Amino acid sequence: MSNCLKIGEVARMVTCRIETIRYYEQQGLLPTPGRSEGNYRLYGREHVERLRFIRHCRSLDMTLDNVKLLLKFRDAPEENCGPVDALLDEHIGHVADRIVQLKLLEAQLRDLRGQCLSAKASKDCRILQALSPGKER
Amino acid sequence: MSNCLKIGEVARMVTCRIETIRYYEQQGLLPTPGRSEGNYRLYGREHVERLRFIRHCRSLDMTLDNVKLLLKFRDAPEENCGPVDALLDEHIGHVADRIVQLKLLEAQLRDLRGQCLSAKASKDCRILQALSPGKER
DNA sequence: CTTGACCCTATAGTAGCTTCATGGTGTTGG
DNA sequence: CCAACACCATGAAGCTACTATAGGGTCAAG
Repeated sequence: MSNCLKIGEVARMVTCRIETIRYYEQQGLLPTPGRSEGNYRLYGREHVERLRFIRHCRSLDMTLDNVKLLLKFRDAPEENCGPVDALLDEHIGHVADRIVQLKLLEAQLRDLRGQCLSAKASKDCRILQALSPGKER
Repeated sequence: MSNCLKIGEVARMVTCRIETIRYYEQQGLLPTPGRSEGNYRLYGREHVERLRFIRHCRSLDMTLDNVKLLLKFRDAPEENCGPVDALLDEHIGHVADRIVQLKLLEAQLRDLRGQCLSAKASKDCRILQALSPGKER
């Protein structure tokens, strides 16, 4: 076996924090590694690959639950991958929705910002006024 | 005094949950209201206005810390409102950044999705393959 | 006098980690 | 030989902005 990597080395290889690795183990995304005499976790190549898979998914903003599901399919090569496609479609939908929302938000914020273009007394600040419904007029 | 509204009525007026109102009080965004004989919180018009202000800010995705700051300026009419403008500029920056990020993300996800257009065995799924760096080729 | 709608407090849970407190392991230098 | 230092271990708390839950009190109507 090539289970010889300490957690710090693995963390450096996949550029994530040691605590995050332990957290993934605790959450059941990473199998419990072997231990050294001194009770240090010892990882092998398959752990590193699995971690990279997880981090890649996370960099795509997937939830850990979704990553768990993807790992299940990764672990079952004969299973039909339809749900993987569906998961991705749904995730794309979420991201697209969020973009629309944020664009609307940005427009609102810029509009608000346009109301007070120079510093003045708060009582005259149009931004604060605009944020206070019922105090309009 | 017009301190006569119970928390449920206020919640209905500003369309937020009762628990949220208590939470804001606990977090120091809403002054502690008076109490009835039966120990019920009693709110007046100024509480409702403040709550609407808070909810408006939150609908613009501001953090509670930022809302706290804005409330400070709302409470100090003679203060110069420059920091308000700055806060808003920064917030707009965050939102704009996030939009850029999410657009990149969406493109990546669509690209990934394009790799597996029909359900098949997981071991042949290009999506799972693409998510597994080191297992390429 | 009981039912039901409403209110109270305190505590725990959510997501995905990060930080902290406290202590063991292992290697190197004086 | 031992101290210093880097590294590792565990368990618990902290972060945001709430939401939910447990276990109880208040109040008006029937």
